[in-house]
Amino acid sequence: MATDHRPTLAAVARAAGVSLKTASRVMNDEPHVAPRTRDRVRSVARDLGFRRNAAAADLARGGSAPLVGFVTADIANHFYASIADGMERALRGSGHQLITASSDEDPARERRLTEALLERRVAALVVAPTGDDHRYLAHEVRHGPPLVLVDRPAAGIDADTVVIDNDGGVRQAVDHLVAHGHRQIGLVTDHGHLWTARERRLAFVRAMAEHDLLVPDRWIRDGAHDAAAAQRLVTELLEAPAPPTALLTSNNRITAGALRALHARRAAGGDVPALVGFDDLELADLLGVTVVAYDMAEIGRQAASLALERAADPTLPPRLRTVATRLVARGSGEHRSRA
Amino acid sequence: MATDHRPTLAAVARAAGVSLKTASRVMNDEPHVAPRTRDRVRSVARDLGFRRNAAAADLARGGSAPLVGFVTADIANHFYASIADGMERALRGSGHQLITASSDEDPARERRLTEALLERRVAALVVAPTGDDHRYLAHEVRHGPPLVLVDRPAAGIDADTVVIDNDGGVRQAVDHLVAHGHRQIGLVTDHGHLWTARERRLAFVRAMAEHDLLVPDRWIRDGAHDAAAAQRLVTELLEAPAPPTALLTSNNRITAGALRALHARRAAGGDVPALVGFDDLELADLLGVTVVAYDMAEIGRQAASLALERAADPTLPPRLRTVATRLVARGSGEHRSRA
DNA sequence: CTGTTAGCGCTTTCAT
DNA sequence: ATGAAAGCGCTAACAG
Repeated sequence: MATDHRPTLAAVARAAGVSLKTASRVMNDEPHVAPRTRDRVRSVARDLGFRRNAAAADLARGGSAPLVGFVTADIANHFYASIADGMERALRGSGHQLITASSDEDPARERRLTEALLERRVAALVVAPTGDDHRYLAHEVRHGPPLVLVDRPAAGIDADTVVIDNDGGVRQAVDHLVAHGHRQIGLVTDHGHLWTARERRLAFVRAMAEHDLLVPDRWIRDGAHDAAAAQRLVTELLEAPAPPTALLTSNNRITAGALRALHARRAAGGDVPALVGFDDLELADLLGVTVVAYDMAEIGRQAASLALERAADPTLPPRLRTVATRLVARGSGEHRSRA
Repeated sequence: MATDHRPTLAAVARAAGVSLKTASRVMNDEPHVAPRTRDRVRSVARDLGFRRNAAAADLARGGSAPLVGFVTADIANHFYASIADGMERALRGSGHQLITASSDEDPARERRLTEALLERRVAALVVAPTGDDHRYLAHEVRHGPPLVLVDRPAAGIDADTVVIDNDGGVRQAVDHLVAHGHRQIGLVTDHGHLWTARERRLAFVRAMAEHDLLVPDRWIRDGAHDAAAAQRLVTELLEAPAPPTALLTSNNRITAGALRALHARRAAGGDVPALVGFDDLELADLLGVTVVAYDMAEIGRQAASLALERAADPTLPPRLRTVATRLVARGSGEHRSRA
């Protein structure tokens, strides 16, 4: 709000002694204006502190705003921040600006924010879904701006989606550990109601089965929603009888917690299992943590390209893009089994 | 764009057999509408997939959009992401949504983005300045929406600002190292044309002087703009004759590079100086890195409160808010001097 | 080269 | 309880 006395284009036109349209031409660098007129209008605009109203311009033009909305679960998480970064850069060429909102993993908030962005008439919408029911977007998928889901698909609608190759990544981790002699591998993962956690868990069991390994339930711990919980669960798991010789942690927060648990254990003279984490971590090279890594920014770039392509051709069928993972061996995953 | 056939309020009104104004009343939950009329309009709106056009509504209302713009240097950097996070949360209560754009440390881009946000009629604007001349905002400071600068002040204008207590933080680091017996302390910092780097460098020399310590130029290395450069500079510094016994690294990227350099040196059997880093790092606890920490999100919260306060009272004089630092000892800064 | 006349989609008065 | 008319700030057709 402030001292809201912004001059309008009409005021500029009046002060410059030209018509509204002429002033409009000048401000939009359109042709057919005499250089002298142009200069006069420009200088008047500057003196008055004129700034065009982009919203009004978009309205008159009848189109959407050159904005792409991004509803994330948590912008402070490196994962989402990198996606935003990749998306932002990919969007620059098309003149779109990114507008980010954080759902805080609250489905109700996610819906509110998504709808607010839609009402803002964004040119495209990217959502990292938290909720479990996105049917309220069904209409938009058919008649709205391009909608792209990242990190996991949305339930109840069939839209463009970008996911990580969870299955492949987990298999790389398991294969790696097995190749280093491990047959007793545990998994620490997030709540089972989260799609990604569920996917990785299923992939884990599947990958183990391919090696003819059966995983007892007590080696699979879920509910590790933050680093502290993960630390606790890992500690418990390792102190229980017959612990696994290796661990797979299913995301960056969990890996961080697990590292703290192992650190404490090592300091106490206990022995420590091999560890592979899903998601790369900052400074993981110094910590010697073996991880399943992938290009986070690539998720954002893919989302941007899906959105731009659909903007150009709304009739495209829904597409699924998968971002590849790769195993980065740094030490923690290469301990041989004690067995 | 897409299949852009969004129904308007007028279409809803027509379909429901009411006037535009009545439909408007319903969509805005205004009183004086018969329950049955209300239900009918609502159901028609739903069937048609109606979404109000927020931009048009703001226009008609004559106010600004409930958006707060944030121009950051790099959203993928944990520092800025945390600021954005703190700001977003602080803004929730007031119904504002954050809209972020990344300048990529390019002053021209920063200016373009800032102006685009202004044209979008944001309710407030927060900028992490990169450029060296912000006089183009002079008019806005007087007549525009609240403008807040974070991380460093802007040159040429006098506006609300949030900074870290650089001087205090550097002094804490120096005092800490001196208390642990160090008298030969080096500084690795970013380019001198960056305000923050300059501030911390000056603070460093000042703090050392207070201990009657003079720092030879060769112990102050600047130009460490990324982790790789920092690693190189630290390696050089330590390999040169008569290296310092302790190091202060002036931001998180530099600390990361320095840690890699020390890691390599230790692996090669060399001895390693004490280290204190400015800015906290993720997993720094596991790496045993002593740092000067502060609440990054607090910068965002302060920025939000400055903006909100000024929105309420534009006549406020420009204010400067300083975020406190604290030293977190974790090992790397507590090596005794070899001397 | 310049201006006039309509709107964009919505919210206001102010009537009824 | 409901509606008609005017207008937010701008652009798009058309004239001249």
